Amino acid sequence: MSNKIRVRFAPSPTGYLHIGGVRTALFNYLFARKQGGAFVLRIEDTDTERSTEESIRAILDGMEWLGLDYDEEPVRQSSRNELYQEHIDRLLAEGKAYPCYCSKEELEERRKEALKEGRDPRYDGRCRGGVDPVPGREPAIRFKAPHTGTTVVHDLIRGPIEFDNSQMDDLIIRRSLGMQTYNLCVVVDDALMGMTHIIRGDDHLTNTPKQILLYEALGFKPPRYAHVPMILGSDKTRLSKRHGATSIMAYKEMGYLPEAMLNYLARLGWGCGDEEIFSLEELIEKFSLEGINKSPAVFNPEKLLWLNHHYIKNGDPKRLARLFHEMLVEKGVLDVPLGEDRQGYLEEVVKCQQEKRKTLVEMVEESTYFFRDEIEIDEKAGKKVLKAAARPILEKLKAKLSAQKAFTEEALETVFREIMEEEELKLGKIAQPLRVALTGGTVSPGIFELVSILGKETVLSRIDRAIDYMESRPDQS
RNA sequence: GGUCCCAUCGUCUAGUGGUUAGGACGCCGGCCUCUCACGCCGGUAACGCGGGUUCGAAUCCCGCUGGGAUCACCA
Repeated sequence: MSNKIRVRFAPSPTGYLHIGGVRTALFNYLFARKQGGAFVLRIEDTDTERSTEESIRAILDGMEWLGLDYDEEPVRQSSRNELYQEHIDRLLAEGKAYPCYCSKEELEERRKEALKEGRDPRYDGRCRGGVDPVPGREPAIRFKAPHTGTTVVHDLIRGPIEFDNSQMDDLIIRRSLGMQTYNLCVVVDDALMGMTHIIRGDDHLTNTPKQILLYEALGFKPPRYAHVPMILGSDKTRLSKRHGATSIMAYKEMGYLPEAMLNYLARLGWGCGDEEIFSLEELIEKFSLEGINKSPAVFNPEKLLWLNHHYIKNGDPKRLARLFHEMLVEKGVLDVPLGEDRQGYLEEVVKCQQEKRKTLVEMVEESTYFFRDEIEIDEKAGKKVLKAAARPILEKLKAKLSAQKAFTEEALETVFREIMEEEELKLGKIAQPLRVALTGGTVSPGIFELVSILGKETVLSRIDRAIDYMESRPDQS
């Protein structure tokens, strides 16, 4: 086998793809790409009760959305039964594993009792020395773990960590129902798939010595380990739904860009001097396991939002227009997708919004007036801005703009300057009423951009409607 | 409870014996301005505690405290 680096991301398909999982996937990916090694995906679905096809789909979708491409076909543990069994048979034959006839219920009972009496809730080893088969009962298979000596995990992030083997439990490697368990499968797979480095969450740290022991019993050389610290919520407990969205796809739905997600997650627990902004390419170039921090990191939605804004602000309008379009349909602002001929329009809207909107969803919500025939004038905005004094301004605007052929920003600016001079008004006095007439609210892109993008026909008809609105609703002041 | 891990601004971090402890997010002020933003300028704020080691500790050692993880026929 070659000595090339090989790493894997090994999620269990028992729910959506969690952002913590995404970060460990990212670290594995970056490490592999940086080292010119392979990054593979392995679905750990040995728990048939909890694994679902839907969850597998979610994992694949998430990886695709983020652009974390893996090498080779994903491996599914559920299809590698015989392989695991062979190794269990070998352990059995060599006396390194043994059948255990204790039932699940009995074990549970003993655990509770031990806990109650303040003893360690570990397996008492009653079948370890060999027992007669219990008729009508399928045994589970346990690993006969050594109980003396120590096992050292040489962690690439934390250094050597020593575990006393007397703490080691005889873990079950095959269920009585037949399916093998996690610790056995991970070891067999990682060994046979030639994994050189295991980069995973530090919630796995304490079962690493068990796995090393299993490697040794099986005659395999253990890989190198790097346990990355967990992501915590604002209250410093493990990040969960209580802290807000934790599904990666929920962020897609909220209008986040994959590059913002990747950048944020990479910086969470990893740093490179004073830099904050990293493209995927830069991350690959600069990533190192040594740069990963030892302490857990609190997930900070504000900073993620800032990064997302950064990427929207600086993103390619063409690409953004495509994502924006999808979101417009998603959010029901558009009943049917716009045709090819409207791509330019979409892009114009994106260009005038990208600097001020932090998510695609926000961009959609603040751009509805670009896509509706009828706009509704906001109560407060109308009352505040469309007062009697605004009437002549709108009339004047209507007259001037009707006569105006070119609706370029430059030409419009000239028209507005003229009005300003003739009426002796500051731009704000003209722009605000028009803004409300055109958008229904007091907030929008710059007035010249807005008028230019909306176009003559729409602008004139909205001015008319605003005038009607003022007539039907004479103000008191 | 046993075992293991961790500890710099509110948060993410830089810092590896000698720094006015740096940057970023957030927050607060100002400037810019047709609204909202962007941008720019400035400000706020940290080495958990106690012992050592050393001429000198955020940095090294020990203890404490605090937080986290894990102890399944889950992964």
